[in-house]
Amino acid sequence: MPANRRTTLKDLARELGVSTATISNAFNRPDQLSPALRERILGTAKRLGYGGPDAKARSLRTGRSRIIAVILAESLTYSLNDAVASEFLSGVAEVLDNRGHTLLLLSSRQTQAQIPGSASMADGFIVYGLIPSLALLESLPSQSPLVSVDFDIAGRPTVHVDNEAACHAIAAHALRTPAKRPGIINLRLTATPLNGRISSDHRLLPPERTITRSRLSGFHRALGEAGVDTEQVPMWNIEENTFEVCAPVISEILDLPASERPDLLLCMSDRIALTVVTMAEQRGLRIPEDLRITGFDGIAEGQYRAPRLTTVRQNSVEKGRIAARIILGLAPAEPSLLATELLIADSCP
Amino acid sequence: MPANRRTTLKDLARELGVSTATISNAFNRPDQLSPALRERILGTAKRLGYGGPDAKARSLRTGRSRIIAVILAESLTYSLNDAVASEFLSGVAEVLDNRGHTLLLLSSRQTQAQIPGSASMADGFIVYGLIPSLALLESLPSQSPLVSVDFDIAGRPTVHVDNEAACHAIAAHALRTPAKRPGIINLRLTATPLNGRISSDHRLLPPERTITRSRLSGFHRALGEAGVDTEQVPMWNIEENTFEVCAPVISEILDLPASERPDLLLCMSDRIALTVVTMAEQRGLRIPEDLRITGFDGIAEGQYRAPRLTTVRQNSVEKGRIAARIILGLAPAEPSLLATELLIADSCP
DNA sequence: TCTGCTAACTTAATCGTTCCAGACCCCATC
DNA sequence: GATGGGGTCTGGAACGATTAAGTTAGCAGA
Repeated sequence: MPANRRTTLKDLARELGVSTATISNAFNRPDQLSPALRERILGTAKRLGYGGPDAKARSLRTGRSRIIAVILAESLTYSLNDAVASEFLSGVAEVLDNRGHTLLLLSSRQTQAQIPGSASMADGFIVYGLIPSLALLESLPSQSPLVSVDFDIAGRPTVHVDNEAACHAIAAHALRTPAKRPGIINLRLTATPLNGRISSDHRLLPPERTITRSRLSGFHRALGEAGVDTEQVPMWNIEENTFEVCAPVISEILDLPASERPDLLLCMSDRIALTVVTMAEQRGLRIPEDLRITGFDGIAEGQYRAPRLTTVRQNSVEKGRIAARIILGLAPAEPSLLATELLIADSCP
Repeated sequence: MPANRRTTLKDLARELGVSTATISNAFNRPDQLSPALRERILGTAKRLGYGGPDAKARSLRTGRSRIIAVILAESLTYSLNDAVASEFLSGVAEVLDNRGHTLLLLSSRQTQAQIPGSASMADGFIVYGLIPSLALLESLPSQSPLVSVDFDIAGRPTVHVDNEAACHAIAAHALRTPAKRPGIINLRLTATPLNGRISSDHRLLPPERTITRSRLSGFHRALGEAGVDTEQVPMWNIEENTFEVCAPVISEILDLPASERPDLLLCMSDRIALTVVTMAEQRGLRIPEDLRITGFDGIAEGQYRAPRLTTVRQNSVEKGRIAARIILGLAPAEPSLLATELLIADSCP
């Protein structure tokens, strides 16, 4: 026996003169053996440097790995820096942690149509956000539990919020004070990537390909009800919810001649809205007098400093918790619709 | 054979009348069999819904799981929302991704002295930040590769920056303009948790228990060189690098009578420094005229809006990349010291 | 004394691969 | 025609556990 081989359950059994089954029971089912023997086993285990049953072997034998994979639509770099995704993940992690499971993080990179082999040992998959490639979904073990978040996969449970209703609500609130020139800043709405003004030439992604399409519907419905011709409402598109990508588009908007510059901007994320706030202040615009701004998500950062953001709060942490509970079988595997909350603050009172 | 059992390599072999070894080779070593047979195997595999060798079985047989675990000192909730930790993770993820490995996320919860069993199947461990419990480190498989980040574990490779030198540099820069009342806002420096002013009664954590101790040394050395009596420099402590925890302490500082209020604040993180900026502005203080502020980390958010932060930039993404490379054996398992860069901007020109 | 039951262990099959050590065949070379 | 060497493919022993089913001993109850 090679000296550097790690100690196994079998070594322990030989050393103690008991069967491997008993050792296994000592670690997994204390009621199956006498306390005295169990003590002896645990003691010898420590002495021999045996750290408990090998996780790889156990997972093969039992068929379960106690690992749950979260597949993020965006790159890890982006997702980890996005407040909403981070909150979601921490909700997932909280539940998993409490049940002795661990979190495997994957991002769906456009370039690859398969998850890495190692990920397929996960006991379940949480797919967060719309995955670029359907092939990737098909590469997942077909009988593993799977829950989608913020989009639908036929026949699978999903966790989401009513984006249309929430956006209708916030826009309706905003429009109680009439706006001369309302505008909308969208997130990933056009069929081809675009950062800037959306003209009538641009095709939009179909509703099943982007969550923001239903946000737009909500905005439009409220605008229509307020007697605004939605065709006349200017729209801009932003591809990635980061400061760097938002900033140039927002410059373009705020640097319009005053007669064309919107006095109300409905934004599809708090990140966008906050960037608008910052850049508007730099230009000496008064909020909300010169420009009213609404966001979406309800991230903490939006409430730190004045003007606090008027926005729709969605509970991303809870979303994560629910997704995790469904995957672990602690909650029924059925669609779950979370409530949203209108948060009315300084940026659009 | 039960109908719902998942297809295995053996089933495929039987179906095709070849040995399991050949099937295995078809998936793992294409050069070991004729292209024609390989095609036939892959075709039948698809037809039978066989998605390739089972990851659990493979990991048992080969002894490697292609999973790397990252153990975070703080809770996942905190870490995922902290820009520095997020950047670090994205660096790790980038390298792992490219080499077909996946990322298992763990946080060292104070309450538990063991990692969850499932995590022990990881091929290597990256320990980020000072772990509260040593027992946890001991529970890791002793022969697995391990690299520590931002702190030392005897006999293990580590990735870090020279905190003392970096803090000396930024403080020395700041003090080229004399400060009447310099102050220091520390991060997790006291032996017992404290949010507020540090008095001479408080014991500090020993240097081996906190990275910020060496940051403080750097500050003190520069202050000494500038002829300041470091004993007289007021210090505050903050336990967690979040807005919520920082804010009350910073209020306390900024609301001091003008004659006692610092005119230079050396902060141990950008998060702290940015909160100071925000709260100082709210109080009508001019930056840098009334108050100069330095940070540490160089997070992107610090450069978004005026006044941009004077800080030490450390490349957290690169830290992650290097840690990952060491763990994967792509870089030698030796301590790695990353350079930092002084970023001089508006908050302390 | 016999029966039956329980507590405490053991036996041995099994999980799905990987990979070493051959075996076989075909073809080129001497 | 014998020899040797690739190129292909096979057999079967691990890998390190879990667990259903079986064994034994001890003891209570009739």
